[in-house]
Amino acid sequence: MSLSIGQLSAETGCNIETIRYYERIRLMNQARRSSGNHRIYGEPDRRRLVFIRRCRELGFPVDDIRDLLRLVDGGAPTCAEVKSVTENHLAGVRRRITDLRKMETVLKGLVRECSGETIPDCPIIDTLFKQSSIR
Amino acid sequence: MSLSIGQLSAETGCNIETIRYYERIRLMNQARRSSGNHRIYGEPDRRRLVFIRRCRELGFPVDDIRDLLRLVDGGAPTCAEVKSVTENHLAGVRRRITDLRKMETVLKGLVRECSGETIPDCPIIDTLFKQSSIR
DNA sequence: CTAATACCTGTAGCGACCACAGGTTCAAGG
DNA sequence: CCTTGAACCTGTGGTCGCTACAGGTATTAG
Repeated sequence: MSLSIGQLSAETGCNIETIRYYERIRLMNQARRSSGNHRIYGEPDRRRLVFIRRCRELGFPVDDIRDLLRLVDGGAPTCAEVKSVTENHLAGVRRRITDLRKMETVLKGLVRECSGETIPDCPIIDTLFKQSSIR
Repeated sequence: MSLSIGQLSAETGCNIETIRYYERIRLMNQARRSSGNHRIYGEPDRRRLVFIRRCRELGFPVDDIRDLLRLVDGGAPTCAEVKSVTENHLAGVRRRITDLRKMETVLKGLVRECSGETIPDCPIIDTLFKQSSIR
């Protein structure tokens, strides 16, 4: 039972151009081809693509996914490595949340100080002209 | 009292290449030039660059900054518009925080389920093979 | 006057795609 | 069997906000 790239796209929700892109950067294996050079996919390809999309949804960068796939492909004693990749990524996600929360706090403050009326000195603009201090 | 690009960079903490980039994309005005074609900056340029960097620290995209600068340059009745740009950006930041928190929750779950020992079926990998559901 | 440093322009790369253009193949209907 | 239109192919260029060269010119300190 085989799939065209369009069918694979429909089943996984992954853009066709993106599937070809994944092949180019070697996340997906080189697809089998029909006599007329169209890509043909099987169930293992579908599973692999779902895996990749799921990782991307969780924000794993492509290099991490490559590592994870290598471990998956390799088979055996990999659980600790998988966990470590995941933990590192989690730490990164937490850093980004922290950064964004700092931004949120400052922006909230700016909006609160500003009446929105047309007054000569806008407190938002005034504050933005003052040199940093976020970190 | 004028500054070379290197001095401006040192004073603002903004990379030299980035300053030239801002000029290219018209965030910064075309700089005055010395006889030997070196850029010369004045105090208004310094203030403008500080403003830009501050906005970037707060995550404003360049197009927003362009809007804000236009309002600043324009002068008068702009406070409501400034507030609206800021509020829109704040909403975007909050969306990103929400997304990242969802990721964090799932990743935390993955890490918790995995002992890190070398067992045949890694729970992280197993879960990643299952089709999404984040949204 | 020389040497070191600072500056100049222009181009290419990053990550993770998306969107063409211009050509080929496939599948269904007549 | 033939036509038509959809689906596919490759290759390239754009996105965003920088950063990093390469290869050349200007300035400045000694």
